[in-house]
Amino acid sequence: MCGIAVCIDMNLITKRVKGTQDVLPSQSYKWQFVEKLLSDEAKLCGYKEIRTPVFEHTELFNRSVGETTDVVQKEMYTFNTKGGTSITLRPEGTAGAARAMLENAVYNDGLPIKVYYNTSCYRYEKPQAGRYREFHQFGMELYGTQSPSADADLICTVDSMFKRMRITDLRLEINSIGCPTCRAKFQQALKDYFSQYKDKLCETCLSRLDRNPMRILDCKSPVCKQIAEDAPTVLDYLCDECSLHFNKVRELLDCMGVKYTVNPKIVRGLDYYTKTVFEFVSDSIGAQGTVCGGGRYDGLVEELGGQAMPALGFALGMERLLSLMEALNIELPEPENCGVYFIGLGEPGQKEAFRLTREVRNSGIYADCDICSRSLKAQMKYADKIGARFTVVIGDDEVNTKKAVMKNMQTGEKFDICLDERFFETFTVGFLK
RNA sequence: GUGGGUAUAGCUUAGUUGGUUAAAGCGCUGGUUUGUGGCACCAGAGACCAUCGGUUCAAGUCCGAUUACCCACCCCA
Repeated sequence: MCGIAVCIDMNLITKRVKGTQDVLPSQSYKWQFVEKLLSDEAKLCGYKEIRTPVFEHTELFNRSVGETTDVVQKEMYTFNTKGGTSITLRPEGTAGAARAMLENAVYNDGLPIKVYYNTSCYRYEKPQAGRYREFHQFGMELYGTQSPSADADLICTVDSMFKRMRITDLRLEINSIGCPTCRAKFQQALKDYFSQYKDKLCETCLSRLDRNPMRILDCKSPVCKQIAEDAPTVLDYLCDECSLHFNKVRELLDCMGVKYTVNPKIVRGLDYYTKTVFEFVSDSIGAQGTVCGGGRYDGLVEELGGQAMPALGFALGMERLLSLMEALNIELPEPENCGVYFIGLGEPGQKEAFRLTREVRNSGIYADCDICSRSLKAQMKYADKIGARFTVVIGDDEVNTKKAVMKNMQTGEKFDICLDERFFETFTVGFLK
């Protein structure tokens, strides 16, 4: 032990940071399966992957997510570089994608722009079920179309992703929060309404009254809930254009057979949302039940300094999705087991097992051999444990005669194989049987 | 930031009204006559009982604090 180690709290070395998770070897296949399913579906819809840095200039998030939001005010991992610039680990995926699109003038490739991403995000929150400080979002972004068919198409895409995963437990809730013009009117109406009950509202709602009155609609306190019953509804304040847009979205969803409920209480916590907003919500994974959330953000690109460009998108919480699949007992295809395990005995046998393993691997089959110098018995045991379909024992005899026996581990059947140039021929006969 | 719950081996847990050397299952490693796995049997490794302090002749057990984890509020995916 070196002297320094004594002074260090070993928990700092052997414990993961609060709010982070390890995806262990026995679990990673689930992530891979879901990631592939999502990106495959995105590709089918014409989306291409975009990868942006984990960190960005802090100003980007301040501007896009919104200075007054909780995310910006208290949840960002912000720090100064040695050069003195303020950097922030991305708290969500939309801002980075929008920035990259603008910076690289991707719109010159033609509109609409369709991108998807699958990235880690960081928020300094108190962890609980479905909420981590490092979490993963799969998201899709669509730029350059104001048509309601884009909204419907996007929602429909998410819907079909969940259907592909055989998830039935989610309900789709949609709403429109209008454009800045009609939303301002609505917010004023809310303020006027709730101001009458200033003495009854809970403390948090009182603070929300100025900051974000729409949040009061969502409060769980019974008193606030009661008051909110008769509060003005967004949908009554939508301007003609927003109203028409929302109706068209609904019409298209109906037409596609996508089931949803209109929930006028859905509010997004990020400033950039306009018009259509939606959530896919579950009751099976605890209090943080929103597995996927998204909507339209027509003002975002302009807000970031680009030419006005309508946009929309969604983000899907990977941890929540996986935990939902777990809760619903949805079985995912497990990784392929070892095809053949070569048991090497003695120096020449080990060498030959080593060579054959490589050869089989080169042909695209999962093969393995001993790298621990274990006994025959231990190697057999190990082969069984990793679910090897076949084993081949290779010792001095096999090396000398260039012949070996391949055993089917399930049936116990045995086949003769040659280790010379006829290896593949003889190996394949048994292997495919 | 505010609450509630939990803390014994890698995992799941037992541990009596405080009383010898803290127990089991699973898992892990090895063995059961020389070159064929699973099953069974045997053996081994593995726990400063989260940490610090207090009460007591005596604390895994009672009390307090701290820390970590889990859950909820808040907020969001």
